[in-house]
Amino acid sequence: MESQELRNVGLKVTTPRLKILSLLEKSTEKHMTAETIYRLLSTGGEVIGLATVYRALAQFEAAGLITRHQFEGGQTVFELERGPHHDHIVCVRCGRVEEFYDKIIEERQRVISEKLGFTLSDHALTLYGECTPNCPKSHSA
Amino acid sequence: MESQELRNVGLKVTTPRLKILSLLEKSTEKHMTAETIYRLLSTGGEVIGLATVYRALAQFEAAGLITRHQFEGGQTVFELERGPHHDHIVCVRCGRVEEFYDKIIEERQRVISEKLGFTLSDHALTLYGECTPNCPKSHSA
DNA sequence: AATCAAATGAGAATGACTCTCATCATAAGT
DNA sequence: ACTTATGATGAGAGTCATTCTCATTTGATT
Repeated sequence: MESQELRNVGLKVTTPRLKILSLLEKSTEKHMTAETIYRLLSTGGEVIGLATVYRALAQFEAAGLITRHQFEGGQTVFELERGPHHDHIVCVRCGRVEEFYDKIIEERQRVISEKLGFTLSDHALTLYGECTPNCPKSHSA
Repeated sequence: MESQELRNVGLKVTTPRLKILSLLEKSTEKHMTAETIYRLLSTGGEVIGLATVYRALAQFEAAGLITRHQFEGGQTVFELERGPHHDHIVCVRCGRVEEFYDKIIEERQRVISEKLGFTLSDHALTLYGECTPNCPKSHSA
């Protein structure tokens, strides 16, 4: 039950929050914009405000339930925090997103921030490229 | 003379473009938002439109004269392309930006994208943290 | 069931950026 | 240098994502 997840992080259990959380859990698409979530729920017959979606996502992020990614080109997507940390590679043509994790890079980041006197709290690494030579040009998340 | 730089990249030499370019070259602050550039020039008595600043920056970026960085929190900054490539570490409290370059990370990125079948065209790596335990809370670029 | 703080939806407001368009300046040709 | 046409400019309107405001509703606690 998603209710427990909400209680665990100190958030009141409400209908909109449950709807959003369960959509994120069920959806095949791992990375969704606030708009997309709003649209999917609305199309599904739910009555929900866009502001509520943004509010809930911000809270989920603060609680560590989801992660926010700001890719170039202005698209901001949210992703359920399931497994361990990972970074992304985004196709600049079709928008496809793949994930990867590299121990060596993670390690280097720690070393670098330490050397510069920073207390590392977060990082954003995104690679951009073309996924295949004949990649389908458009894509909607 | 900055005029030559503009001609080299096929851009017409105009007053606003020269002003922006020379501000970027003279300023001690390496990373500036479009707003900041606009404000600095306006305060300096120049008559320039904000739209012109955005247009020029986009053209400079396309021409490879400057680089655009989208840091978290929505701030987009521009930086003159001087030396070789580097990444950034940003203080989440005061906004201070330091630069670094790590051969190993760069290398790993190539390997990873190759393994995933992508043709790497760009990447964005930004670390976030606190620069010192007693960091001055605010900062304006 | 009663209470009250917190959450919600709707729409207004904001902020960053882009577009439109009438005017103006630069580079090319004379 | 002078003219011209092409491209650039400034001002303000427009757009898009996100946040705020506020009257109303809901959920947790009693």
